[in-house]
Amino acid sequence: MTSEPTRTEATEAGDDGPVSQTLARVSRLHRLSGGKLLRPTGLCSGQEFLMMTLWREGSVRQSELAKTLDLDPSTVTLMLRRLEQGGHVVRTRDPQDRRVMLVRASAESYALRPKVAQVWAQLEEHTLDGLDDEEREAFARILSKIEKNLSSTDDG
Amino acid sequence: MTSEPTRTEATEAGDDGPVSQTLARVSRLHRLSGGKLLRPTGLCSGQEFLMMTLWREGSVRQSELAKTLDLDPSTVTLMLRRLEQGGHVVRTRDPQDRRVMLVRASAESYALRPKVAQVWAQLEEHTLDGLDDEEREAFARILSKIEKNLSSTDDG
DNA sequence: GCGAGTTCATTGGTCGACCAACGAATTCAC
DNA sequence: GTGAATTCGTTGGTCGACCAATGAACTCGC
Repeated sequence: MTSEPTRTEATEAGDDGPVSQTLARVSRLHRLSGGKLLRPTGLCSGQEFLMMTLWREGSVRQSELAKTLDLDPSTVTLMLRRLEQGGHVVRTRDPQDRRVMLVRASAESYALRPKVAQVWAQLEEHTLDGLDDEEREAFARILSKIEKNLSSTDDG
Repeated sequence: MTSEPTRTEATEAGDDGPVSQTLARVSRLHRLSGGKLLRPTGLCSGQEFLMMTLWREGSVRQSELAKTLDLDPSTVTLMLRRLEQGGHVVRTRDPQDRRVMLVRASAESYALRPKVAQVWAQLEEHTLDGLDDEEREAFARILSKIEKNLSSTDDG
């Protein structure tokens, strides 16, 4: 009665259980780790993504931001509200199209940019510590494939 | 030792940017995908982890559950409240130690077990679709290493 | 036996993230 | 130009997840 849950029949490799499970654990740890490193900057986990986009892109529409980050519009709304209150971003209405909110990083926020970059480098190093070049390359490649797989879920 | 954060130039393979970033995206997609598959069962993303633990372990202390799932106690409290309201789990006070809450899967919940298992298999397949055995093995192995890396963050 | 510390769970607060529903602005059709 | 779709952002509701602090129960020391 012990069932046999994942039986893809080819599960011989180090069985930490299904990869999905490990992936979930790893991503949580990764996020947590990133959050801790990020805290000194005053940003929360996830916000750095948004800020990096703004730093790179300049002034962008909110809808564009949501698309770029692949986030729900409502998520972006809320994140931006916090970030605006924190003085990290500036939101203005597009005079051309009054529906649109144009978002850009505040001048002060640019002081965070190198810190965030450093945190990311640190996280990257911590994540990939002990992996040789070959493994890193393989991991990046496979992860990329998986991303494509999951992107094409498109619920329909 | 500063500077030159990610581009160690040895990162020639498909540069989707730092792996951390891809990992974050993938994990989000993965979670989303799992959530969608899970919805018909009435469970939310993350809850299936907990249920599977209960199904496997039987009756466990809440603290034990938190440790097993590597979650914050408060997170578990809230999850269990929802799950209890949904009739998926039963919580009882340990008469031996009245601090302790003993948690077990409800009888009805066992009907979900095979469905959840199926969802997991489905997710697994969708995630790893198009990867050959070697890649799957490599991915599992590397992921495992990364998990160890991130686990040892132990902030102090 | 009584107080100090520890363990356990809960509460309150914050944030990310989703979906569904809505109102406001714009575009498209006629 | 008026009305119907569409786009854009917001709001409300729900859930996962964290931290910090609190209260309840137990354990240990004396």
